[in-house]
Amino acid sequence: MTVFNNLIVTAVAASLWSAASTNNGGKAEVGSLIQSNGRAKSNVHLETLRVPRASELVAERLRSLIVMGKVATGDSLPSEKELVNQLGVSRATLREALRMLETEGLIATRPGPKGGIVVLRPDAANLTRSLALLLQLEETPFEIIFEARRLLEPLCASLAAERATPPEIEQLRQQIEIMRQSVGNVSSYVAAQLSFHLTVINAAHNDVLRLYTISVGEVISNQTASVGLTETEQLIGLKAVEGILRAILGKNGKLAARRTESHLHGFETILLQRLAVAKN
Amino acid sequence: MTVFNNLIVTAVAASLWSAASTNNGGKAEVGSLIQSNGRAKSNVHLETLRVPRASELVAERLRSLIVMGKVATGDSLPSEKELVNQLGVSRATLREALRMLETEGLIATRPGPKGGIVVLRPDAANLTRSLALLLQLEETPFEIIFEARRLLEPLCASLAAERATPPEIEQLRQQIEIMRQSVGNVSSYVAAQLSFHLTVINAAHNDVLRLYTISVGEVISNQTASVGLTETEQLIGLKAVEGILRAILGKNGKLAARRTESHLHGFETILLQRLAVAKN
DNA sequence: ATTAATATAATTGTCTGACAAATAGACCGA
DNA sequence: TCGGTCTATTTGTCAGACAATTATATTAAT
Repeated sequence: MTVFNNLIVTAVAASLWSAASTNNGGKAEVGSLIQSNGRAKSNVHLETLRVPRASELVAERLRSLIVMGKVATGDSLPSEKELVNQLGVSRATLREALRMLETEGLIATRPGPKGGIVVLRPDAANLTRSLALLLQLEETPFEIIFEARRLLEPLCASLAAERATPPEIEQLRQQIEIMRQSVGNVSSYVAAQLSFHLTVINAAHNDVLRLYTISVGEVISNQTASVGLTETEQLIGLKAVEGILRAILGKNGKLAARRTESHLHGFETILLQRLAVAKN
Repeated sequence: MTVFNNLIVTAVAASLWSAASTNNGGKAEVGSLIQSNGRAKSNVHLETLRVPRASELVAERLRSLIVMGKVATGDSLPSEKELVNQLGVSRATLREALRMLETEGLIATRPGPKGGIVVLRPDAANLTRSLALLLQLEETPFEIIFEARRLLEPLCASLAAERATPPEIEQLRQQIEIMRQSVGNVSSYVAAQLSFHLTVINAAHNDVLRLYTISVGEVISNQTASVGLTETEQLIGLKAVEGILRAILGKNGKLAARRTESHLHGFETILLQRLAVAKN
């Protein structure tokens, strides 16, 4: 298996993509080789030197410890006092580094004995935060976010139809069973339906797609207060997920995708209805 | 247009999704309403109280300033000294908050006069970092990441076929023209091709999809050193993007998607070849 | 007059030491 | 056994100082 080689992700990784993200309209910037003073320009091109802060170096060191698995999830890092001794930096510098790692979702800190700096396993929540921040700044309309989910989750369903393992299929069955028994109990029903969706997403067996689909889903549910569902709507939803499961069982990816898309569309319709009502 | 309501993204936003992300296998945890001591359990459910740090509150305040547009991108925030005065916290606390915002891509700091704390417009780079971190920890194989791009970018192409504006189409034409003229000059050719891809992604007019597609692309190109292309390969690539543009012009989304998928697949094949060679 | 060196001032970066706050556990008493 | 109190550990916050960086003004040299 080909996995990552460069283990450390630096914040300043200058890539072709990020460099070109500021789209200049496609005009090639070749540039003259002669400077204004007439002297021939040297060929060597040195990028501007970024002098790293001590706190950044500390963050890198600790991050690599975590990423390389030198400390396991749930374990504690040495206390601030020890880290200060070992690293030879001041506590202020160390703490700035800790705040960086914390925002990356890699650690959490708690005061008191048995507290300290514990290593976390970052999950989609960080992606969700980044995404939400970007969408807020762009003032992205809700419809666009919905559309993205309507495009992504069917992809997952389609892959799941090809790849779902027997245990996963059994899980899907159970979740539908719980939904069926929960009709009338909104919170329980919604929770089970959510589990169903997550299982489908997992069954696609593509981490990137999983993280993306979950994060866009989280953005949506963070923005839409929990919405009530009538019993009729619950029964419709139940039928829908049953159809999705049947398509997955039949290994019919296209059908699973189509049904997932339509299921999501139905849910969005309900949601927009409620929002419209709430506005008046 | 329905846009975001809750303007501030807090790090502890407890959502249905994030709560359920730790999949428990679908078993509903209804729980008994009677505690072991026999007393009736109250209905009110209070979440554990998170005592926020001063530095977190400071970060929130400054973040909201930026997100609500009180300070424009490129502007400077007050100096640390002033902020310390205005906010009534110590410099250490303030600086921890600044490191958090910096990690979120919202600000950058530089020493010296005319330096200070400048507001940035965060871009996909943050998403890219989060994603790369997660994929490293999961030890996600390269093939999965490629697959994700092969699924996402065709989606963009498909939407672009429906939505590309005349200026965008003109841009695509120009970028292809540059590619044609650059055959033989690898770096120039690759840059133009990249611009083409980015324009297609933009032309999909879906921010979420754009951010996702760009970030997965960045993850890939960060991991694969720039790869040389023979002249033959460049000509094949040229044909491919011409085909994509024709499909977009014909507003044939399915065709545009299929051709994009095949184009990416071809590129991956070359890339894997080079990697295999480099290994020996 | 132009250029190069130097001083100056503003801002962030780092260090030190101290104290406050939170918290787990031990100890003690009713 | 149940509370309360004390104690020790760890993070959270503060205050003040100095170092490093850098734009600008000043001065000196050619």
